[in-house]
Amino acid sequence: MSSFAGRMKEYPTISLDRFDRENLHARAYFLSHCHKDHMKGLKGPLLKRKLQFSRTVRLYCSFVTKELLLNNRKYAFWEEYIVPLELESPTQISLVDESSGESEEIVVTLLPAGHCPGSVMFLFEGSRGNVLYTGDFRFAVGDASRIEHLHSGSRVKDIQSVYLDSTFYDPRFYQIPTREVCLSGILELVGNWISQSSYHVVWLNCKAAYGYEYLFTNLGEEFNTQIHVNSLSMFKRMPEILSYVTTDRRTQIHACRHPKDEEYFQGNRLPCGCTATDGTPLRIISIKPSTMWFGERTKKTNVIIKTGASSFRACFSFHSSYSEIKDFLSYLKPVNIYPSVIPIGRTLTEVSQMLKLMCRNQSDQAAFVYKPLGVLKRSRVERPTYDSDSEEDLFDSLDLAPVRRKMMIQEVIKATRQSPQKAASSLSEEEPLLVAVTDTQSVAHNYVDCTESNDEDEDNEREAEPKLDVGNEATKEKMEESKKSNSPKWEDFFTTEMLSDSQKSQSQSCCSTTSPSRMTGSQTPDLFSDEETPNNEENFSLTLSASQNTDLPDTELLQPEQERGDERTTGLILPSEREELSGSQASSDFDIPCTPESKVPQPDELFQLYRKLASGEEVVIRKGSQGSV
DNA sequence: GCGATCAGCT
DNA sequence: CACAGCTGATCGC
Repeated sequence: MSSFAGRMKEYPTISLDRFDRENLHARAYFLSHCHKDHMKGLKGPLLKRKLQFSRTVRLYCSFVTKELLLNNRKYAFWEEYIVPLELESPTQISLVDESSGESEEIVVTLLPAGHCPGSVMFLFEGSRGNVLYTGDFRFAVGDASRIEHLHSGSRVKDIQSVYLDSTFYDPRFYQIPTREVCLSGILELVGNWISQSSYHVVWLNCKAAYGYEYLFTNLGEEFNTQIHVNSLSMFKRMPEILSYVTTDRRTQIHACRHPKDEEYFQGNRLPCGCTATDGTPLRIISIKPSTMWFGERTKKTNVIIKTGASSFRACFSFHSSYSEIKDFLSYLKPVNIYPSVIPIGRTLTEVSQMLKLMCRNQSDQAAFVYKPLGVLKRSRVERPTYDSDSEEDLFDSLDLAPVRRKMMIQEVIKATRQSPQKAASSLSEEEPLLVAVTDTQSVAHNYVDCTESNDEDEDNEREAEPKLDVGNEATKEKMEESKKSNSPKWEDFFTTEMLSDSQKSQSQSCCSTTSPSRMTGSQTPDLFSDEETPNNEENFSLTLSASQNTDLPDTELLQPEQERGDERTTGLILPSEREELSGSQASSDFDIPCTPESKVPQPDELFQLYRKLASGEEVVIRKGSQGSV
């Protein structure tokens, strides 16, 4: 849970994710995502009154966060004070002191955070330096290198401070299986169950919070069905989610909730009370998404655990693991890192001390480390700028000349100052929305509503409109509506890492035309490639790359390579142990250089090399050997 | 009656 | 396997 007080040292006139106490006096508000622990004070009457007397104070967030926030009537009064911002579009904001008229300019960029729909990080660039507020986030290893706005040309931007989601910044949480691995396990479990008969149903025991939607979309896609949920209203303008959820109970996958749902399940009932028409009892299993973590040297990473006769836990995390956070920080090398969460059993002092090891001044002092097997392959072009000769090339590598960059920002500012609604509508016109109707009829006939419907709580966070419990027809209608209305862009919902491969390709094709693939309902998505089982060469590459740092950090081109903080504290990890790491932490982002006369290193050679490095011996570079600089 | 806070629960 | 949020009790205004 976030314990961030709401303000950053560098820019104390803005408040983020906290809206009470001193934050009442902020000149601008920022909401990273729509979870309650980041919304403290947001519905307060004091804040409401302040807004009524202010001409300049606004709340900035993503389009999706705005949509989710306004879906809850307690926050409806924000409507006229919210300014939704596009992802990855630098926007200049004037921070005005309304009593003195004094003003400060700041440029903010929203970066997708992979935590829940609409979740973003905020990158602030202004007179006090570049500051990154991460909100809550789940990044895989290597993700930071793929975010263009964290770069300036081929270099990583100079980040003064990171305000960090440190939920799992603790070696206990060394690794958490990746989204893909977790999803794969869940798909297998669900598939094995619901394929047995149409009476076999699954209840996804999800908590009352946003963040499971990508699970629903992937399950819906894989099994060509929709997931039963309590309400659709929050997704009414998000067709990419809407098409995979339904209020029609006649489906084999449920994520519905009820105050006594656990009790219901013990009595072999779904939270919605759905049963089979012919009286045949349903065969229900429950799957509870929970965070599972594994130690540094744990090989086994079972993502599904059976907890009862028909109960399972499935690995699922909204937050980055320790090693993912370390990868993120060692890439950015900020001057300061401030935790916004203290992991259970830790103190602020402990966490701050651990984070100091990841700060720039610490890593500058790190010892020399050899790089015998080449460098990380980055999706960003990572070569010195003097390699680029054409301007087009410069643009491709995002090495924007300052003037052009400024022009881009100006354009965005202009666009943003126009009505946000207009911005949204132009979006949905330019990019035809992806809409498809999945077929649940094949399983539908077996089910009938045998119980009265659940009473919906007046103040239920996720309801805001009359019930629409009429199944596919209603869904189709809503989807048609959403095509016409100003829907947020699909990119706002998920980062691409959260989408299945087929969704990725659709998202590309939908830029020019509506993809027909899901219309047919016949496509079998190729969800998982072999990426999770790297071959031996990749293992070697991973093994050694793990002890080197990222390539070419700014201003450090001629500095010695750095040693990773974890190895400084835990001792050097030998290749044989590294190989024990799960593929979940591996990546296909490694490249073995094509050096003439080179050969693939053998494990025993590597072992010897590491022993030498560990004992501080000099490593002699010989022709054909693996030692190199 | 409303809001803040905490314990307990999942 | 520890996140996010609900319910209910208590207290103060």
